[in-house]
Amino acid sequence: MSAFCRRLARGHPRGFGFLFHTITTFCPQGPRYRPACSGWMTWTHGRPESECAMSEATNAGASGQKEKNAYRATLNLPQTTFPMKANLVQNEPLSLKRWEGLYERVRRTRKGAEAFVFHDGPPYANASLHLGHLMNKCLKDFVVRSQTMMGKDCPYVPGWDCHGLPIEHKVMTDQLGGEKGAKLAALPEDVRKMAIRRECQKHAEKSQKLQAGQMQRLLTLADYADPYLTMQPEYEGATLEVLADLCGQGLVYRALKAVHWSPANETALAEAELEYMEREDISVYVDFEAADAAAVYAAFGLLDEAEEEEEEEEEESRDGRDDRPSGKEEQVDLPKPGVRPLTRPSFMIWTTTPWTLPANLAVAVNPRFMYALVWIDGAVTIVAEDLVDKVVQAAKAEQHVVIAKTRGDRLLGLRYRHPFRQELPRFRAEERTVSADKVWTVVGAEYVTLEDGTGLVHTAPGHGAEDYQTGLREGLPIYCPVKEDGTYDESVPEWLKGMSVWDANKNVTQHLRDSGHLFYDHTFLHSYPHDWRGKSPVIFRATEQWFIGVDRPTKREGKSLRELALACTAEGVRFVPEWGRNRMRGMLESRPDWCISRQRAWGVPIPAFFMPDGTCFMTEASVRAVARVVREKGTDVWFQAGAEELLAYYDPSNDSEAPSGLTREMFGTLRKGQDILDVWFESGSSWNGVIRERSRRTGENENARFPVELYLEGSDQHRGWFQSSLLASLGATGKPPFRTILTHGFMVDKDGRKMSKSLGNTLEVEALLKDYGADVCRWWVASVPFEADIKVDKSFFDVAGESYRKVRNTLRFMLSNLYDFDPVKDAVPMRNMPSTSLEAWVLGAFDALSARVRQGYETFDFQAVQKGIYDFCNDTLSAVYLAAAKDRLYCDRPDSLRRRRCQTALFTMADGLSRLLAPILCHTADETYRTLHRVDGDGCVHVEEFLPSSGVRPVPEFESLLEARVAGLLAIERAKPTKEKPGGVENPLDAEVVLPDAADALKVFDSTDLADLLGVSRVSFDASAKEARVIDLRDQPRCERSWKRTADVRPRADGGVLSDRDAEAVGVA
RNA sequence: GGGCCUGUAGCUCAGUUGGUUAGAGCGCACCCCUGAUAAGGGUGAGGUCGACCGUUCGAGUCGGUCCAGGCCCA
Repeated sequence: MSAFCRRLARGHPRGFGFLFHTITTFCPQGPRYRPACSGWMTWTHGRPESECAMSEATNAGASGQKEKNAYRATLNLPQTTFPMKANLVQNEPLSLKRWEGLYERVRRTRKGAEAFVFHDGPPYANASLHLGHLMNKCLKDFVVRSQTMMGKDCPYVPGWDCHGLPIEHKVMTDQLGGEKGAKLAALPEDVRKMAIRRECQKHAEKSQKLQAGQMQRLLTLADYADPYLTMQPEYEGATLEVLADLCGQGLVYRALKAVHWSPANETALAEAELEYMEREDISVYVDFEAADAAAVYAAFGLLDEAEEEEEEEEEESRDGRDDRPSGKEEQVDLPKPGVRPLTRPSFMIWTTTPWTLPANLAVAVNPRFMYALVWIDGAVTIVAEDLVDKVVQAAKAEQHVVIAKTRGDRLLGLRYRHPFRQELPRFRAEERTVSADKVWTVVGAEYVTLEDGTGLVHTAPGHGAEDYQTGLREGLPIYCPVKEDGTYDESVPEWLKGMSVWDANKNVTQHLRDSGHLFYDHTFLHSYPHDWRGKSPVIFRATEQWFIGVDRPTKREGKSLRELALACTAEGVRFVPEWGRNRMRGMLESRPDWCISRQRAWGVPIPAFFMPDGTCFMTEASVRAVARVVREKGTDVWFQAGAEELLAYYDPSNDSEAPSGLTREMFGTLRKGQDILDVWFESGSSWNGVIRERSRRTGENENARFPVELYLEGSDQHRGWFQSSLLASLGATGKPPFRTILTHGFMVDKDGRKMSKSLGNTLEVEALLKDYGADVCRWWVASVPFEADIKVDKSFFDVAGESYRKVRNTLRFMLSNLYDFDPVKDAVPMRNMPSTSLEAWVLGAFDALSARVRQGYETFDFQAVQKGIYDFCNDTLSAVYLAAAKDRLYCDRPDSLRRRRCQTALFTMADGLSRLLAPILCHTADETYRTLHRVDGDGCVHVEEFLPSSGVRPVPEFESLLEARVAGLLAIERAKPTKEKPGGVENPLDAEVVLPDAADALKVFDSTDLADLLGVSRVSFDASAKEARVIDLRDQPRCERSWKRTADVRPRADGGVLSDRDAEAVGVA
């Protein structure tokens, strides 16, 4: 069939009617193909083509072909039940059915073998699989299956991350919105949370089942009968035990952190729970007077008063040259540039939240920017140089003069006076006063930009995300004078106490105006975050959270998590690709303490308790005690039981860390904490909740399989799961949980852009499976360089499908020539393969391929595996060996040694290939294996191992032979007829090729083998020739059976014209 | 803005420690076969290696800057 027809046929996998019509109408090769085309309509899979009545008729009916087919019945033509068309979409589910219990069966077969423990990172149990999952799950399956094929015992438990905000968010939106939500809000806290948790659990279960089904449809092998879910009671218990270990190491502490806070609902909110809406606010430009005017002027390089006088004299002499604002009448004395004014300078800040000014503790500048000391309508203030005009215009100031300039770093450390607080507030202990000296000074911050404001940023660490970071860095208190309901506490000036922050905006502004600190104000509309539920505006507010300190020394090693993590990622842990090491270490170096508190319902509670006096405790022993209850009842118990029940296994008298005076009798007076654990802590504890847990379950030492060999996830997990797992494990055990980290890149579209629903460039995994089948999808995954970004497009799956078909057809051809081969009776021992035979060559090539493929699997280089196997099938087999083998397979006497040798090679390679392919093309490999071994029962390639080497060693002269083949093929091509040179040899079987062989290297080979490699009738040598040449044999008799024009072709007793070999094969003299 | 990564034929990718005219497959063009046939085989065209500087006798490969894209942060 022409390439044109092929293209049409493959472009329309489900369009037979269309295809038939198209080909009969447009096929450029015309009517010759029509009968065959109509034959397709009654095509039955698995039926050997030679039995197809329609094609027989076609051949017999064609003129001049009668004699050709006279001996057809005497040939050993291929036969197989292995269909050319895979029908993966229909047939893969049948394989799945056959493979029921396969995971357990494989584990039983490998019992006692060396283990390869690979740990699954849990995908989030939400929605159906996307392309990232496809990649990730296929790669993981390649690992599991290839390690298994290499004889290892590879336990692999699939997992799901079930808790967390996205599910809770979805449930709150879909199920618990509207009236239900309103009712919910009225319920007592624990009851409300339980109602939410039930819905979340249902959603997680549903999603997990959906995804598990899709993963199995992807033909992945795992313990799907017994997966791990982070919401299982024993997993939750194991998570809390890790927390207990960290408490025991002294790494867990409580501190303030600025978070989004909804005063209306008195709750913290995550980014996903914010909705940005228009809101009118007051924008204020405020002057903060410098505490030390001289220091400020010095920073601008302005001389002190003593020097100033001298300076002034000089000034007068060059008075006329001064730059002054033109076109204005000089009613006031304008200051002179370079001259130190007499007034006290200010730092001008800008804010749209005047209510945060009472909590102001610093002013941030960018050390790299230039700042101007500017006189504006009588006042002297400091503003970023590039923003002077903007500020002046905004305030509609009449006159201004830039007196001097300096770089931001010169301003650092300068002090200022708070506009309405004379004394420092009394900071509470938890506000972490590190150094009150820094309060009300100028600090540096890179995030300060020149987009809005003045280039000097009002900083209130208790009321802003960046402010908070600055506060931590500078050692400022995280001061938050705003209570849960959004009103000020007692620490603020009298006139603000108890006032709502929303009212404070106006009041603070007025107060500033009255005291002369307000440079300018105006109301404006802006996009402002609101609580997604109540649509009420939110604020930033420092609240108490639990942290894991990355710089606190562990009790065990006396080293911090950061030190331990940097040490083990420097050496010990293997990174594939290697740059992952660098990336992860960079992140470890700069990461802040780990905030593990979340103010949500759907998760594992942080088992902290409050004493009647409001102090809070959580010790190793108390957490472990709660973990024990959680193992029995799940974390729901936290919301359903009281402290007595939760602490049933806790004895404060045996706990040196217990708060003083706490006794069991007091448990009834304890209040439960409200926070839940960050989900990253849960998944980061999976090495305990799964690996060690399952060892404990079977009575093994809990560290029998810990640390595990491999973690394999997308490169985003360098900050995510890899890191959370590493920190949790180092804290709890002092050891990293993995020996190797393997990462893959992200899926991007064919132009390299990220995939997103909004861009509309996503592909549905479900649809790909339906259109191409899992084996083609897996074949594609194996073909990509996964360490970088991976381009995906539907058309790539068409290409993968094409190359899949090539491999399939190659396998099919081998199988179809083994219909009369019984390996037990007919196989030729490998030691009997002559080292100059084509079989020795191909078996040697196959051994080399096997070695390369095994190495590819060992180093997770699946691309090399896929490419190696494909090239072997396409080139070594299809184009070279199989093309050459056809003559002996079809025409030799069925039980001739040469044919059996060839079949032995085919059998060995088909068997070997089915195993090498098994980790990737699991359906097709098993289909091949079962056909080859004529399996009726439960024989399955997936319980087998890779084959050992055949050990056959071809002679080194094969190198020359293959070079000669290339030269010969070129000569044949050149000998073909052209417009300029008609009469050339069209059909290679009408040719003899004369090969130059000065070195006599080719003499060791049988010339028939050479002829078969070139597809010609004869090959001869000419030691003196420089180039290969072709001799036209069309005047020589042609064997009616093999169509070869060899020298021994002559009339035979039966009236036919045959070569010796063919005569012998049909038994005539 | 910062850290890490990517950029080689129309497409998907190889390219080892810097060293001859930069390779493969697909696709494309042309040809052969019709006994792998919804197959199979052969030949060929096609690249200023993202751009620009630099190091070197010599750079796809090493260094720098820039452009485009990705992940993670800010």
